[in-house]
Amino acid sequence: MIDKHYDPATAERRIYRMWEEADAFSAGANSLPGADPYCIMIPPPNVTGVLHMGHAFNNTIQDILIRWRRMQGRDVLWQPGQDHAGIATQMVVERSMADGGELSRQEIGREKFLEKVWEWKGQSGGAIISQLKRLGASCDWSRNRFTMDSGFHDAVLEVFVRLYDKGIIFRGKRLVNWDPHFETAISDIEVEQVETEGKLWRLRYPLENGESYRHPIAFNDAGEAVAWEDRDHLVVATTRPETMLGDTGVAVNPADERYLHLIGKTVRLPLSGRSIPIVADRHADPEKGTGAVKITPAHDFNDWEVGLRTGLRAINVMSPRAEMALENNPDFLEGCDASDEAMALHGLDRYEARERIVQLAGEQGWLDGVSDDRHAVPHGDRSKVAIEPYLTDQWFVDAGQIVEPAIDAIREGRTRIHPEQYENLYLSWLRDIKPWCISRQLWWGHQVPVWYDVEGNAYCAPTEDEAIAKSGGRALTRDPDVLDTWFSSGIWPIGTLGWPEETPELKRYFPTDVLVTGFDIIFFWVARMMMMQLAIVDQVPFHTVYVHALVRDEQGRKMSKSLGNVIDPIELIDKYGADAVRFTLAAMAAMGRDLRLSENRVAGYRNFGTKLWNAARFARVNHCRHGSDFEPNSVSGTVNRWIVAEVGNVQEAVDAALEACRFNDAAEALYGFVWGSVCDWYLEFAKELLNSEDGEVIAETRQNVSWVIDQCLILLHPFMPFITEEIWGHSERSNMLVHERWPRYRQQDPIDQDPVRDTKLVIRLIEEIRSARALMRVPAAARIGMLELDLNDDLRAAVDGHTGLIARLGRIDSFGRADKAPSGSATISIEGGVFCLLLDQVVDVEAESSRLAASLSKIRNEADAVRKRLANPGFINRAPESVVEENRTRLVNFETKEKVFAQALERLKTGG
RNA sequence: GGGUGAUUAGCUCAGUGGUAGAGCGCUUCGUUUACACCGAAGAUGUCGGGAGUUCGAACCUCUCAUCACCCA
Repeated sequence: MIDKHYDPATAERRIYRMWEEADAFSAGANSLPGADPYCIMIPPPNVTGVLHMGHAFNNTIQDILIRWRRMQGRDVLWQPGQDHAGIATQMVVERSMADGGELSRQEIGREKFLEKVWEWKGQSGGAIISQLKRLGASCDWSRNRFTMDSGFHDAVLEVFVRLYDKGIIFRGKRLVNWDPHFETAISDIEVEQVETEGKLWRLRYPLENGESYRHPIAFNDAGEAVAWEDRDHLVVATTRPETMLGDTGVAVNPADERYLHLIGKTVRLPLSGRSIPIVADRHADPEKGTGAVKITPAHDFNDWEVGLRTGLRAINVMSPRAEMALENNPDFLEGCDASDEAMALHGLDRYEARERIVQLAGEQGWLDGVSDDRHAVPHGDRSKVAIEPYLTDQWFVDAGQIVEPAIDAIREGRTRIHPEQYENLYLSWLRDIKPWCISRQLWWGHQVPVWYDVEGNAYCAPTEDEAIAKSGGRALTRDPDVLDTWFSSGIWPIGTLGWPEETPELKRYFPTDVLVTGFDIIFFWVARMMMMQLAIVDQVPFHTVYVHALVRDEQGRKMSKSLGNVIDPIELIDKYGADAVRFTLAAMAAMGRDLRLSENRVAGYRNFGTKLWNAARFARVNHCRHGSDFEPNSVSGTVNRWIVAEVGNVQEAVDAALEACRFNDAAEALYGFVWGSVCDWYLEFAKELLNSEDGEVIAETRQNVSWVIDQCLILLHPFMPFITEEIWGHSERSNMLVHERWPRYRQQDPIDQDPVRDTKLVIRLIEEIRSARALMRVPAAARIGMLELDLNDDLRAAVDGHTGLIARLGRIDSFGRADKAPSGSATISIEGGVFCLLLDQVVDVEAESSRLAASLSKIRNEADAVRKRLANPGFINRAPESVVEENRTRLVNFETKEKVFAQALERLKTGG
C-alpha cells in the first residue's frame, strides 16, 4: 500500500540521480529523428552566488520550457555555466585571506593570488549547481561552462582582438566612474543614483586686477532688480567643496549680461592661489544660484565637457582611494601658489578634506553661505560608496559603431521581447548608447590582450608570442587591466558553443531560441549580447527574450538581507518539495508583474501534489491499468468519453500558454483540470462505474482512469517533475516519465460533443441537488427521492442515462416523473428542465421559501438586465448577431426559471 | 524633471469591448475507505475617483489621486 503522502525529501534526490544516470538531460536526449534544435542558454549565475528566489524563478521557467520541448521530441540543449564575477570573487577571496591572517594580494603578487582564486573556485564555486539540481533543473551538466575556462577565455580575447582591429575598441584618457573602494573603473550602468541630504556651499572667488561688477540684491514684484551692490568677487555654489583644488575655471552663460564684461578675466582661487579664467559656456545656468559655476574638469562629467569646449586644463587632485593628492602632483603644482593650509590637506580623505576646506573658508572669509540641498549622488552598485569621476587611461567599446544592427533586429522583429513594453526600454537605451568602459583595475578576469613596448606602442594579439611578432621582436609588457565581466558574458551564446571553432554544437544550436532573464539586466546583458553577437557572427543570439519580474516578499517588499525578509528557496524546497515551489512560481508568473511570494501559496500547491498523489493511489487500489494498445478515442461510456475530451482541451490550453510564455495560464489550466475535473468529478463518477454489474464498463473505466492519470502526470511533468516521475514509477513501465512523449490528442479526432454536453448537464444537476439539500438542511446521510417535472429531450436522455451517477453524488434513492410538484418538495431547475426533491417531513417551509425567494430575485435581476438590453434598438441594430442571439437565449432561460420558481413559491404559500 | 507599470473579494492575484473569476482565508455541514495537505454548501465586489467614446467599458481615451520601478 502506498502512503497517503508523498515524501519529497527522500524521493527528489533519488529521482534526480536516476535522471542523471540515464543521461536524460544531455543535448539531444529524447529527440525524434530529424528534430529541430531547441536551445536555451542559462543566464550564468556568479560563481560566488548561492541560489536565491530570483534564480529559482528564472530557472523554473527555463526548465518548464526545456522539459516541455524535450518531451515534444525537439533536439534540446540547456546550456549551463557560471560567470567568474570579477569584483565579487576577488573581494570574497581577499576577505577570506584577510580573515585567515594571510598576506595581502599585493604582497603575494598577481600570479599567486590568481592561484588562490582558482583554489577557492574549485572548493566553493560549485554550490549553486547542486542547488539548481535540487530545484530539478535539467541542464546538460556535462557541458557546464565557466567564463574563465581556457576555451571561453580564448574566445573572449579573440573577440577583443577582432573589435580592436576594427577600431571598435580603443584606449583613451577620459573621465570614468571610479570606485574608490575597489579602486577600479566601472561602467556607467554599474552606477546607482542615490538621493542624499547634502549641502550647497557658496564660495567667493576674488576677481583679479581690481575687476568688479554690479550684482542685484533686491527685486520688485515683477522680478526686476531695484538695488545692486558692487562686488569684487564671484560667488560659486558647489556640493563638493573639496574639488575646488582642481578648479581650472569659472563659467558664466554667454547670454548673462551681468558677467559679459568679465569673460576672459581671471579669479584667484582660494587655497591653491591659482589664477583661473572666467569662460563663457552654456552649461552655466543664469537662473541657478549666482549664474557662475566653478569648473573642475578632472572631477565632474559636465565640467569635463566644459573644459573640452573652452580649453581648460584638467587637474586631478585625488588618489585612487579618493584621498587628496597634492604633494608630488605636477599637474596640481604647476601654476599654483598653494598656502600651507592647502598643502596640509594632502592625504586627507575626500570627506575630511571637504570639512576642512569649509572650515578654512569660514575662517578666511570666503564662505558666502550654506544651505541644505537634496541631490543625487552616484554610488557603485557593488561597493555602495560614492563614485568619483576620475581621469585615467581606460579601454572602451565604441558601442555607437555596433548598435544599429541590435536596434534593427528588435525593430524588425527578428528578436522579440516579452512583455513587449521592454522593447521600448531596450530601444531607448540603445539609441542613446555611450562608449562602454570595459577595463577594470582588477586581477581576476580576462587580462587585456595588449602589450606595450618601452616607447608605449601598443600591440594587440591573442597571445604574447603573436604580440612580440607584431612588434618585430621587442621586449613587451602586458596591460595589467582585466575586462569587465559583462564583456565576457556578452559572448555567452557563441562562447559556450565553442566559437571561434566551427563546432557542430555551434552549427546546431546557434542562434538559440529563448533567453529567460530578469528586467534588471536588459542593459547589462541582453542588449550587449545582441550587439556583440551581431558584431561578431552577424546573427541574433536568440529569437525570443522572456523578461520576468522580481520575486518580492508577501508584503511586496524587495527581498534584502538588511530587511531580513529573504526567503531561501532551498529551505522552501526542504519544507514543501521542489515541485510545490516550482508550481507556485509558475502559477504566479503573470507576465510583467512582480510576484509576491507567500508561503501559504506554496503549501497550497504542495497540497495539489498530494491530491494528484492520492488520485493515483485511488487508481491503484482499484486496479486501474491500461496497456499500450489502449485507445482513448474508442471508449464508449459517457463520462469516460467526456474526460478524454477534457484531456484534449487541457493539453491544447497548456501548449498554447507555453508557446506564448504564459506560464500562469498553463499552471492554472492544469490545476483546474486535475483537481476540478479529474478529482472532483471524474473519479467520483468512476467510483460508481467501477461498482457496475457490467464487466465491460468496469474494464473500460479501469483502463480509462489509468490512462487519464497518466496524462495528468505527463502534462504536469514539466512543472512538477519529481512527484510525477515518482508516481509514474509506481506502475510497471518501459520508460521513465522524463522520456515520455508529449501528447497531441486531436490530430484527426473532432471534439466528442454529446458526452461533453451530457456530462455537463449531469454535473449541473448534481450541483443543484447538493445546493438545495444544504440550504434545506437535509442531513448529509439522508437519501431522498427526485421527480422529473418538465424536461426537454436532451436533458431527459442525460438524466435517465445516468441515474446511477446522480443517485450516488446527489444521494438520491428514487427517480420518478410527475406533472406537478407534490407538497413537501423542493423545486430545482437547470437549463432544459425542472425537478423536485421529495422531502416529505424533512422539508422546512421557511427554508424552502427563502431559498426560492433568493433565487427568484437573483434571476429577476439578471432577466431585467437582459430585457433592458434587448429593448435597446441600438443594441439590436449594432451588436453582432451572435451576441444578440446569445442574449435572447439567456432571456428565455431566465424567464422559464422565473416562472418555475414563482409558481413553486406560490404553491408553498398556499400550502398546495 | 522624463518614462513605465500598478490600483479588481478580507489577503495574494488572473481577467485585451458582450453573464465579474481563481487560490488562500472566513461561515455552516460532513470521516460517503484515494485524499482532513480532504469533501459539500455558502457569504463577500459602486473592478481607485471623475469625465468621455460606444448599443454596451474592469478592459479604449482624457483627467485626478495613491503606490512602485527605471532614467536624468
